[in-house]
Amino acid sequence: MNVKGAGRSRVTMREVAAEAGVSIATASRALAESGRVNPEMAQRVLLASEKLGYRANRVARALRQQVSQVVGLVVPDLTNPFFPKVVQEIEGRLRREGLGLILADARDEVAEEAELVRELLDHGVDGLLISVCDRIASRHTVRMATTQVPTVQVDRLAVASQHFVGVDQRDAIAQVVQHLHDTGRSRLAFVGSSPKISAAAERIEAFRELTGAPAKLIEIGDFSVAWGRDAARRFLTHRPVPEAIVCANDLTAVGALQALHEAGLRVPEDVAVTGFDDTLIASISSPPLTTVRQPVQELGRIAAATLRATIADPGIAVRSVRLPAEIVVRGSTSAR
Amino acid sequence: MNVKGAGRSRVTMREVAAEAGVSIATASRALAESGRVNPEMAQRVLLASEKLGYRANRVARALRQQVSQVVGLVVPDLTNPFFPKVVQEIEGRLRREGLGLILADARDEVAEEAELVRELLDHGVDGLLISVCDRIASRHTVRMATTQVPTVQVDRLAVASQHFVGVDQRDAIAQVVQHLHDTGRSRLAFVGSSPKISAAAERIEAFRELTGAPAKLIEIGDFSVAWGRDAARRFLTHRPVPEAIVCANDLTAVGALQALHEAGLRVPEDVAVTGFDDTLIASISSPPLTTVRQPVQELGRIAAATLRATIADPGIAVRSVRLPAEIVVRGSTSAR
DNA sequence: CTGAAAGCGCTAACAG
DNA sequence: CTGTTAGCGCTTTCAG
Repeated sequence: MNVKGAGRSRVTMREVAAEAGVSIATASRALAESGRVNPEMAQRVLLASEKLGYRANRVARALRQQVSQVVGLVVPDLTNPFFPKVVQEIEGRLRREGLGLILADARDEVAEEAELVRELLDHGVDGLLISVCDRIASRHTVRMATTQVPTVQVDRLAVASQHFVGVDQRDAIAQVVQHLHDTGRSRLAFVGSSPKISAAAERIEAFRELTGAPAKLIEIGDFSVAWGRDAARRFLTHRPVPEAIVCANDLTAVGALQALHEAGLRVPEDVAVTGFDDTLIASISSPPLTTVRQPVQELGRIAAATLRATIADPGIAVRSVRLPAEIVVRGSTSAR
Repeated sequence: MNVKGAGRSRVTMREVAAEAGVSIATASRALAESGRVNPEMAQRVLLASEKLGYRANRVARALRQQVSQVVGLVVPDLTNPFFPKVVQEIEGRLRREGLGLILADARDEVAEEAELVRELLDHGVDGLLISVCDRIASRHTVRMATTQVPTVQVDRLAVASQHFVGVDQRDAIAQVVQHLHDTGRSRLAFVGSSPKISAAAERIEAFRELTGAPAKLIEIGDFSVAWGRDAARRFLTHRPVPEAIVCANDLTAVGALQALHEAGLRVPEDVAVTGFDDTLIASISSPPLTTVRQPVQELGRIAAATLRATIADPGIAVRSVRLPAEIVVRGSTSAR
């Protein structure tokens, strides 16, 4: 039916005004529901607008009002299963409040992260949510962002003096350690991940402080299954073998399960294992993993709310929120 | 250090021009590297621009040029592990070519999907990538989109007459069936998922045609572990028990493994199982799953390229691409 | 309450 | 090659 394929140009305010027989200004005011307009005329404009299928051009509005109604979200790696849930929550929340979201994935590269933030600023975002790659190296980027637009750090902290919404990692590890003690395990080992990431570093630090474990029982690597397997194998060379292996995420925990299985040790009878994140994998592995469920929805909700509040009033006091996580007990620590 | 917190207003072209001692137009031309400008002046402008830290306001540029350099991407559900990879690939590709990406998650709701598309159009996106919720119910939305901006359907098809980049599901299922035949299994059952999704429907249809399996051996539900378990249990009530259970994704396959385990049947000796998607879960389950690896990177790459091509020339012939998937053989079909 | 007009920052047409 | 000017579509003074 279309004469020339795609793209008949969109209906403009001018056309709506003409259709309604009023000036552009009046049409604009009517659609903005700003009050100061004769109800009858407002009605005419509304009808005309619907008849023509008018939709405001947000680019023009953004230029005029210096407000784009779009915010940026920078994540370190979307394929890390923790982030899609957070992103989904944030995206939904913001959209319900009329804010669009430009997503940027930094691929764990600090340099790329910095460039992404610059580009988002060029696009005129009204605010920025960022989960940084590196607690140290990303500081500069966060500072740059905060001088330009309201910015909220999510899950990972780089600059302590700016808005942050994350999880109480220390408390989470404390719950795990407590649970293991309660079930009679006292010699604990820890498989830690990338200390460049604040959340991971906090877990390591918390474990060290809470258990006073010796260096031999704390291995630090990355977030992969392979690393969990390697680290666990190393623990198994020590005597006595630890009674439980606490892991910084579910993947490393699965790796630990594999290593224990190979070595002919039973879980949880001989050695208990715990994960972190409560991904699908935790419920599927055998035995299913005791793990920590982070309050992903809350995280997204509060991050979005904090950003909105800061956009509304850039002068508000800096918020630093630590949400409680929750241990989920499954077969890897307690017999069925 | 900042006087008033955030937001000193950005450097504008006017200021760069003043600093360089040229007109705004010349400054603009110099920065656009459009040639027609005295090299010496161009140099002056460049210096001034760097000195002031000028960055073009893309909102203004978008309004003027009627081109936003931003495209929209609508996904049905970001927590489906298939999509983050595709999104990441698309985002990276587009960004390298200077295009930003607004992400929208439809939460599997057709109504929301339609609204998202409208909003993306309001934001002046230059093009749209969409993976639809429903092969039938989403048609209207895709048609609406295509009349306004270049649009490419990704992975899931709704309107056959428009651009589409997906996977050859039939060939994928054929590979699985062939592999099972080659390993001596002939009585096959299928755990299918949501026929509202074109990709899932194609898998079901392919299985039916390729095997001529009776209705009893084809169960259709959703994508969950629970559904895989239920469906497999049902198959186990039939005699003879199927020699292999082909599943529409890895999660349902894990459910099938659980059901078989419960029933005391060995995998792969008594019954073979296959998954689909090659998610992490497939390599972790025990036994690890034979599954199908979809060409996620290719998918993202070609989708992005197709969109770019259509934006550059809206008149190009409609592309409908089917990429080949690849079977990954693991322990669930072949003894170690 | 309504309309005319300015202008957000940029680029492109048009003179010079 | 350079500068002046118009204008993208919208909102918001400023007059009336």
